[in-house]
Amino acid sequence: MQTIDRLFQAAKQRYDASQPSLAECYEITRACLTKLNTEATLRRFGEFRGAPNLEYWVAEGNGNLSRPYRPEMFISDLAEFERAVVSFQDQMDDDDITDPVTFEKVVYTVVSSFCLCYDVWKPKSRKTPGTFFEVFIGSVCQIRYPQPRFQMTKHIPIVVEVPDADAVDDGALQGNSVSTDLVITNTVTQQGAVIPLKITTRERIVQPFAHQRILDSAYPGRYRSYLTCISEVQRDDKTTTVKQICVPGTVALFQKHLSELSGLYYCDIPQRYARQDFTALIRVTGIANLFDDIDDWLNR
DNA sequence: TGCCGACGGTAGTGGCCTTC
DNA sequence: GAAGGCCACTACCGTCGGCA
Repeated sequence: MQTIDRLFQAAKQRYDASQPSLAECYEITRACLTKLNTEATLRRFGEFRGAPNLEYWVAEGNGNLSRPYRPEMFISDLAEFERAVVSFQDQMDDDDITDPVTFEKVVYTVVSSFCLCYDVWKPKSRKTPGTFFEVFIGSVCQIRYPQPRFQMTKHIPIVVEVPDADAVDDGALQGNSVSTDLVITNTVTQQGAVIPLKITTRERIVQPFAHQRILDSAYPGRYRSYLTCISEVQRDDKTTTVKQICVPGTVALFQKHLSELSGLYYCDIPQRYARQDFTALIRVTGIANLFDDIDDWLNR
């Protein structure tokens, strides 16, 4: 894991310095796949009982079991991964996602292979996989939304009028900020796309809605949120099945009464969120559609 | 000025409880 | 039994203050 850790730190450093680190992310994935293929067992775990049933696999090694993953979306073969990356890059370069299946497979594989390695060999490191997801998608966005027309940040300053201006030294304004994962701002129109990036939302689903509510209040009509996740699954070791942890009722309430998100974007879309009664309230689609939707909003 | 530890906020996950 | 929600736990990360 030392090599993977070192590569990850280098990728994060580049990303924090506003430099895309896609090549570094691919390199990390190659290292992860090699380690998983040689030092772990990739095997069937169980099914999610839905309509249809979905098969999930896990990585087993070092006395640990990884989170469940969808084998048909995960490219474990290195040569196949290299071919998929070429297709992914071509679609990125052309600004045209013509093969969404391969596009989403690459995203799923890059993020999941890193997650599986951490689950097996560094299970106590909870936050790192989420940070890697952010670095990868952030790097994609840095290429797709280049400066100076677009600006990428992680915070949106909220400037509030202070009722008693005399109580403040400069006598004017006091600031705070909304801390998000990724914000892309069109520097001409000042419109912004907020992209909360989560491997899974669980009970933190309220966060993007709360952020959008604050932004609607502070800057009406200026920001839209695009919640982007990998999946919503949890192992059930007792029954060796996989559960999709969904909260459709809560999301519906938030969407109706708290604030409106522009969409939920998944690699592995939870079946409950794909149902017509739910998608009538909020757009739920694959990650491949994320960029076109943001393009429409940012007038790219 | 730079190092280092404390601290708080945030993120991810398993397990358990309640409700239907 | 499934869905939905809460809790506990661990770790990362940025900030701040103390200290040399």
